[in-house]
Amino acid sequence: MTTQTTGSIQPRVPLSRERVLQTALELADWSGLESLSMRKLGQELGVEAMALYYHFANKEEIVDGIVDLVFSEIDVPSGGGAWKAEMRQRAISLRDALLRHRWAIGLMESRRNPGPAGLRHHDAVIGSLLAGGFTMAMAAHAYSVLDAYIYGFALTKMNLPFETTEEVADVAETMLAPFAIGAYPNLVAFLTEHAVKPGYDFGDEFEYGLDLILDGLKLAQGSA
Amino acid sequence: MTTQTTGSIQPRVPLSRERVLQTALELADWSGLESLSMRKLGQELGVEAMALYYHFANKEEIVDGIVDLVFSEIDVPSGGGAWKAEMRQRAISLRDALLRHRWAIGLMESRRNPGPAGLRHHDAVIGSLLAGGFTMAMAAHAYSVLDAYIYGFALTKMNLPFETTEEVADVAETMLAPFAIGAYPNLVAFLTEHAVKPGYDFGDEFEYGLDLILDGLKLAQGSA
DNA sequence: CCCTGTTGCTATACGGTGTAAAGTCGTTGA
DNA sequence: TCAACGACTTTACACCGTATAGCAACAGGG
Repeated sequence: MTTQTTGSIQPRVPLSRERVLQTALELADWSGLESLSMRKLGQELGVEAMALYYHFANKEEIVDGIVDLVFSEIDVPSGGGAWKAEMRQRAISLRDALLRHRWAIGLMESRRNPGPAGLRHHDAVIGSLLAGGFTMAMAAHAYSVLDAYIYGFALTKMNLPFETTEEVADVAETMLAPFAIGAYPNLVAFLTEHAVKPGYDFGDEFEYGLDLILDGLKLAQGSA
Repeated sequence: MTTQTTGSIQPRVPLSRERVLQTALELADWSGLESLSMRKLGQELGVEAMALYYHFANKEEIVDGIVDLVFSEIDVPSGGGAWKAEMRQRAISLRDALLRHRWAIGLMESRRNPGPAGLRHHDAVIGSLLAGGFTMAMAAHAYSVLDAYIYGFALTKMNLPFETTEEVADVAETMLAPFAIGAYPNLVAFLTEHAVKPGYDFGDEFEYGLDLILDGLKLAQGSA
């Protein structure tokens, strides 16, 4: 039990936004966003749920806070002019952050109340592209396609219900079991001839698509 | 009130999976996924919530059902060999379906129990790429990057809290208001010099990135 | 015709959620 | 010493998904 008895020796340090957010982040990492409830979070802090409302207006504000904590973990480009390398590093750093905090996928992109780390991130990305010689219009294109790809990859690949190739085979079988044999020949061929082969890793797809997009952007920039 | 009195003239037609799913889809379209509750859905059908459990094991099964309804609205490639045009049309059709059913973003990609329409969709996409001359490995790359981009675009752009350029200006101002002037110069420049200009439409970004990716895939296929 | 299942739905209940409103301490300043 | 304030607790409400049990209508067979 994390709850402390009343007669504890500890002089009972009061809550703070930082301590609440840190604990909320750990709770979400550990057991998912759906079990980040005000009551559980309070319990983890040795406090009743309603105590949190003294420090935060509502749960949304807590979620805003931990999303900004995730943003603060992402490498921010320096704006030195080497836009392609900087964008590549940012993409991988963002992907890794989303891997560490899977609950954040779907929460980071379109928040109404971005925190300082999120704003700094956006600012640095635009700065890197402009320093790399992009026009404002091209920078908008580039940022749009890159973010769509990175978050989309996280959305479509990192939540898949399997990690190993054996699990792929398992899931594929139970998914297709209710249907007639031969109903989906291409899908079956893809799964049996490719996805279940040892050495195949969905994660590897990320850098392929990333480089395809970065090369395309370089081409477009040169011809502008 | 949608509830009908006991003495109604109607002979009271029993529920069916189809009728429930159709109503659930309309309810989600109309007022969002968060207000698609068993009780509200039952009320809409003139029935108590628990009646739904006679036809569906749980809510998850209903969500699976309406997701497959959305898949059934998407144009499926014919596999005639013109992969680039077919992939372009599918992408736009998928984007449009996600626009009609915004609640579906985040639900369609990694479901454990895909329905027949979803499976048929995946099958046809792989078939189109193979018919277009892609190797299985290249088809996997292509499908991965395309889906990541399409769903990611939907995720990052279609949930933004504004539609018109005036709303952009409004939201940008309230977002940046709590912070020091000059803290985010590039972001401010982007917003004031580009995003709020009349004629700028986030929606237009979609086809730019889509064609960039399709061109990149064509290049990669040729050199394979 | 009655009786017996079965089908389709209702009633009630339980444990969970976010949060509004009011109450209760301990510390602090005058 | 007393009042005020800060930090937290208590209680309550409306909502959620769903387990369990009961009830009404209809079906088929004797």
